[in-house]
Amino acid sequence: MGQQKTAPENGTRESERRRTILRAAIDVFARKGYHGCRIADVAKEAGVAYGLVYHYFKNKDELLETVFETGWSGFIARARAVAESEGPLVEKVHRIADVAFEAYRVDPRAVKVLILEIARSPAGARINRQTAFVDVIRLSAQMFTRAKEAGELRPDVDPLLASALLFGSIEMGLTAFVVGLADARDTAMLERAKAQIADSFLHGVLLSPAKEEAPQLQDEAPLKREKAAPRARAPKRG
Amino acid sequence: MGQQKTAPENGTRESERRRTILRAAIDVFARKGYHGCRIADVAKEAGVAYGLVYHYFKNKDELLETVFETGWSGFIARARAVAESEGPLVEKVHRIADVAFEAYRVDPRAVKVLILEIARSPAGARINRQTAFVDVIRLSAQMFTRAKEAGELRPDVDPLLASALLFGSIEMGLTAFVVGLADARDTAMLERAKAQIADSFLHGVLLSPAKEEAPQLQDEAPLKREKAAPRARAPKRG
DNA sequence: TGGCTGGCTGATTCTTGAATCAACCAGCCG
DNA sequence: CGGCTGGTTGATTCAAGAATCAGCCAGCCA
Repeated sequence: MGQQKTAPENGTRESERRRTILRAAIDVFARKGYHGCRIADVAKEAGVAYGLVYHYFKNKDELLETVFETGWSGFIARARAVAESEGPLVEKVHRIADVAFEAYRVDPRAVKVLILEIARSPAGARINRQTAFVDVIRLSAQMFTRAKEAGELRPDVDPLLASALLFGSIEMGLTAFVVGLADARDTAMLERAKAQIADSFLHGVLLSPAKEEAPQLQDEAPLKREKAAPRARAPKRG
Repeated sequence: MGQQKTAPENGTRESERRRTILRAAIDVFARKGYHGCRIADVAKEAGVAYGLVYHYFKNKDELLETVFETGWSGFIARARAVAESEGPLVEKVHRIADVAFEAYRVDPRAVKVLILEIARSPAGARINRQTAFVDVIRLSAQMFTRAKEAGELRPDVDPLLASALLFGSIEMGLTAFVVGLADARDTAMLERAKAQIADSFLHGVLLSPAKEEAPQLQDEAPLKREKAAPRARAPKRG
């Protein structure tokens, strides 16, 4: 975007302050929502003077926009890498789910903001939001198109829609955690959810008669359990 | 004065004004978003004086809340009816998709507001939003639990998550239209999308070797076509 | 030491838009 | 007819909070 702007990110010291503020913004946005918070809140959270926020960011919008770009660009880059890589579709789908859930594991707040404040919302800002959003869908739609040509997909499946469904599943799966429907504490659960999303998407949820190829069919352990006996440690994606 | 209520909906004449305003609110919200519009916009859209909005609604929040309740209660009632009915899971899933897409067909704007402004957004109001949202998930989770007991579900599928995925798919499918990724004009497309969502959810997207039971496997016609040569009229699922 | 620079401060100003309210205008009843 | 009622009007009031700006202070160079 336009340089000559607000943020001199050349050095490293200055950036530190800037990052502090950005971090605070993410946390506050996650807690109270973009519209529900004041710049003052962000400043306070960052332990910084009100005015300084405006020293580093042109305005409130730019703040959100930056949060968006920071978080989203990382995600989309990884997603693109997967989508454009070689290999069987099954694997790619799993890896995309990996990317999303890993992002959540690393920084749930940021993901929350991305999901709750940015992904939707027709509103205001010039932000690409929708554009960006649409981009991923298109991106993975291409992946599905190629997979279809390779005969990996059922012939009656539309790539674009399949793409929407995959991300819809992932997003809603994450939302379940974000919203507290499922307990986000337990890493094992996240791991299970991730696997299940990919599997369900690929194989469906039905108990179909023939299922020789379905991968991990360990019997279910409930998604939301009491206090989680200290058992399964997540495989840590290795 | 002091009729401690805002809306006297006993008669029918008064209600008409009220409904005009509500309608306008939906349209404006859909166009500019809740936060992006002023009460003045709603009033203008309704062709009504600014103050009148406050005669029928306590405040802006109540306006949104009403939009929400109006739209959502209808949807959830139908969804519940389906979820609690008797019959095979396959059919129920299809019918739930029906309900959602029918709602969209009847009033896309309202659905847009529901999806974009209400389902997410931690924001302000006391509205149940999340609660309500969570309710549907729980509701259908029960449906899946029962289906699982009846042996209709793969044993490794978590009902709660399955529920989230179903609605995630539906929502994202609709979002594709809302956002303009897919062309919402063509009824046939909506019909196809609807069927595909349910099918993908149930059977997965993979071209699995054994597929004797998969229902409608007509080969795909693209979701987004040019001007739609006047050919395939949707089978209307009968 | 003294003056200069630039990150930093936070009270002050300015804007926006929600909410109020006094007056208006039918129709209606006595 | 004249006064009452209740829907309707829109200018006015008011609060919230975004954005500004006049300076402060720490470090640095002369």
